Amino acid sequence: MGQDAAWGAAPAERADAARNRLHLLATARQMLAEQGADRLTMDALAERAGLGKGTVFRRFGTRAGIFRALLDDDEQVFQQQVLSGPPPLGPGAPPVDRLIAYGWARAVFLIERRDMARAALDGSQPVPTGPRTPMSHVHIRMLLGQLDLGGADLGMLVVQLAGALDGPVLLYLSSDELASTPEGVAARIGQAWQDLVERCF
Amino acid sequence: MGQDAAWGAAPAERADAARNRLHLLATARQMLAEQGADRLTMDALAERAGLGKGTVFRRFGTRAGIFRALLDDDEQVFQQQVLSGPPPLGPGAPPVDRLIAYGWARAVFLIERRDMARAALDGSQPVPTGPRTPMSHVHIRMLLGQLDLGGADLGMLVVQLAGALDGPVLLYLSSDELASTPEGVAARIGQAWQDLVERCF
DNA sequence: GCTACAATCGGGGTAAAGTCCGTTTACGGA
DNA sequence: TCCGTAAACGGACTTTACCCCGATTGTAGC
Repeated sequence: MGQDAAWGAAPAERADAARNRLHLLATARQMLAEQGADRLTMDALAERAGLGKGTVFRRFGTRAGIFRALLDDDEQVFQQQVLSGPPPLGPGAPPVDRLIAYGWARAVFLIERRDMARAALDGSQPVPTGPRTPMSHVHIRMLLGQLDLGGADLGMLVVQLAGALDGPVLLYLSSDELASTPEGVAARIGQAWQDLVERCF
Repeated sequence: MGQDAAWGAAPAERADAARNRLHLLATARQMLAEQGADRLTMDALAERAGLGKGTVFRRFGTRAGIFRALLDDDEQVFQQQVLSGPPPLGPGAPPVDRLIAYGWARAVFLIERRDMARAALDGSQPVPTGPRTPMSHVHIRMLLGQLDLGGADLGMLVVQLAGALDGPVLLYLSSDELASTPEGVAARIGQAWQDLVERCF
């Protein structure tokens, strides 16, 4: 077997493509920090990275795709802490405690990256919507799997709980609310999540 | 007091403006049904409605704004059924039963309008984000208010539960999943919601 | 009915997203 | 090391959302 994970896996990214992808992500992150999400245009990104616009679009498909890639990147680091950090977030604590800790951590994570996360939304679906299950879902499902839920629809429950965690930041809370007291909002989300979970499980 | 609801209310919409707004909404709804959300462009809408492009933008501010207006419109009808229909959805049943019934109804409502609802999303915030609280939140809050929740953060709990209901359709489920078995998905969301609520309250 | 004002209308203009295709380049095999 | 191929590159091109401002029109007050 080669490095490909499974049959039908991606046919191995070419070296220059990988280099450019990394370079574009780094440039995008820099521009995001300097100027904010709404000022980040594809043309500007391409120019600042010293690459063609076509390259940017082939890599990320969509403007939202760039922010999604950035977010995925951060989520991977986050997931490391979740999987290998100390309890109760990491392994070793009872599932319910881990679920609660996960909610607190995710709230902080998302609020810190609220601009990125919102810019990653994309009402259209044609190509950009990846069939990849978010890591967040995988983790919640894993924890719920260790609980006794009767005959509940685990798959849908996972998605609903993820919605309870992400919905406030992604959909409902205004940017003003999020910006004026980020830590306060994160704490409220975490606490409300804890109340909800303790009440349910 | 005049027709204005409160101090600082909108200075009364001019008659022609109102007529055009209604006409644009009707035209948009028609185009949405005929060609789908992604083929609905502002130019086409303006032309088909026999109005100028500028008019369309002044009315709705944004492309997403049109879909938001359409959705608001439908939600108002829906809310009527919720407020004055027969129990358990309407008044007369215990709060928990009404909450469960509301989840089922909302799932059906949202799935039937999934394209509209997704197109109404808009990652940007500057102008389009209205400070108006969605009717959905108002209603959930009303029902939760009748329950004993200890010292829980009612406001955030409402938003989280709304996220649990809307998140699947708006954020996570792929368009393919939604399109292939809409009724099935609605039923799963409704059932999972019921399980969650029964477990919590 | 008439007038002054303010809001609406209209459509041309700008900028940014996304597409296309001819050119260039990495990389596996001989 | 060289070659053939498939993938990546680049930037001109098209489409579309959104802005602007002079022309037009509804409405309150007389």
